[in-house]
Order: sequence, then structure tokens, then C-alpha cells
Amino acid sequence: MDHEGVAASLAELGNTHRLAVFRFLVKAGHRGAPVGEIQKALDIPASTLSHHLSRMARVGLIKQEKHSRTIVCIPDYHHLQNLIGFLQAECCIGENMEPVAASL
Amino acid sequence: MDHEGVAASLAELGNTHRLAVFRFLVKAGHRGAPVGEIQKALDIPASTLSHHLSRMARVGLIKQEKHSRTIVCIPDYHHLQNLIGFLQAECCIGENMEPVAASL
DNA sequence: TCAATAATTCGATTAATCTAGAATTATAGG
DNA sequence: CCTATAATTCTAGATTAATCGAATTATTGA
Repeated sequence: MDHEGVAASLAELGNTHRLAVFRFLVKAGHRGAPVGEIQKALDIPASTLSHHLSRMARVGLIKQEKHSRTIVCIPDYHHLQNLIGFLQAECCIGENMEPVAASL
Repeated sequence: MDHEGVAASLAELGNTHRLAVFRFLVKAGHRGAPVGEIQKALDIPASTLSHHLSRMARVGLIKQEKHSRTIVCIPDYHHLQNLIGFLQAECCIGENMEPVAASL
């Protein structure tokens, strides 16, 4: 993931609704959750949510699988790992700072 | 850092100019760099840069110290660590995923 | 085929952000 | 005191984002 891609993904996570959606999907696990379920859980108007989901899918934060009428949204853990990796590798190597690993 | 704070910081990093500034400051190290130096290095108009810097300072991504005429900008490693920690702790604990540590 | 359900797309409004030149403030040094 | 320098604030236009009701597109099941 390059500079532009990282910025784009961070920008998408930088919205409270979308961050909430992502967190919800991560809690939901690898099976993800259908749009309607997210909608009920977070109480966001359907059209607004749809807009946010499509933005998140556009940058690769989530994947969407259509199963008959319902669309299941799945968080892309890999994508987030890349993001985190970038922040650590590119942003934490100041003069007095190791690549950070034991920070948690 | 709470949900809102995380979103706000991610949003600030989610702009190519600001991400570039932050990366530049991290490379500059714990001493940081004066505004003019950032400006020359990244070739961003002064007023535009000033705007971005004030946004970054507002959410705590950087600190600004005034030394006579020049203002030195210093990246807040701690803040970024908190951000990364949040993403790992709150966003990577899906059913089939450990809290992730050996990802780098 | 029809009604119900799941979700998107459309369209319009409002708000926020980005951009950058011009004017301004603060400070150093001659 | 005056000039040069460093940076911000002001202002305004352009772009992009957020919101959400209404209309639309699948798809299921009676």
C-alpha cells in the first residue's frame, strides 16, 4: 500500500460512523454481518449507511458478498494489518525510537 | 483516547499533505522541524501548510514550540502509539485473530 | 404474478475541507 | 527605527463529504 492508499484508508476510518461500522464488523468476526444487521445495531439510516459502506469497500477496508437478497460485509483484516504496519514502519522510526513491537 | 478522538486523528492523517508532513516530521526525529523547513521540503504554500499544521496540532498529532521567530513542529510519538494501540486492540480481535503482535 | 424484504441509487441540501493570495503579527538584526 | 524573515490569520472560491427521504432494483415466497 502506497502513500495515497494509506491516506485514503485512514480518511475512511476517520469518520465516526465508518469507524463504528468497522469496529462492529470486527466484533462480528470473519463471517461479517449483513447490511441490515449493521443498520439495526448502529441505527444509521439505510441510504447513509449504504454510502459509507461503499466508501469503505472502495478503499478495501471491507469486502461485500451478495447472498440472494442480503449483502454480507466482511472486514479485511489484512488491509488493516497493512495500515498498521505502514504506520509502524514509516511513522515510528524517529531517531530515538525502535520499530516498536512491545508497545502493547 | 476514545472513539471520537481516534476518528479525529485518523481523519487528519487521512490527507496526503498531512500524512506527508507527519512522515517528514517523524524522519526529522524527536527534535522535529521548523515550519519553514517543512514548507521547503514538501513545497506546500505557507498558508496551506499552516492550516494543516494547526489541524494536526489540534488533535494532538504534533506539538508546536515557538523559539523566537521560528515555530518547531514535533511529532507526538505517544499519540501515534495510542492510535496504533487502539486499532490493534479494538479492531483486530475478530474471532479468528489474536491481538496481533508478531505482524511485523 | 404480487407483496414483502434487502439494499442501492437518485437528488437535493447543508456542512466541512482544501487551497492559496493578501494582509497581518512578531521578532531579529543592522 | 527600519527591513527582512517566519509564520499566522483573513478571506473567498472551489471541491468534496455527509445526510437522508424517495424512488428503484433485485429476490424471495405465497
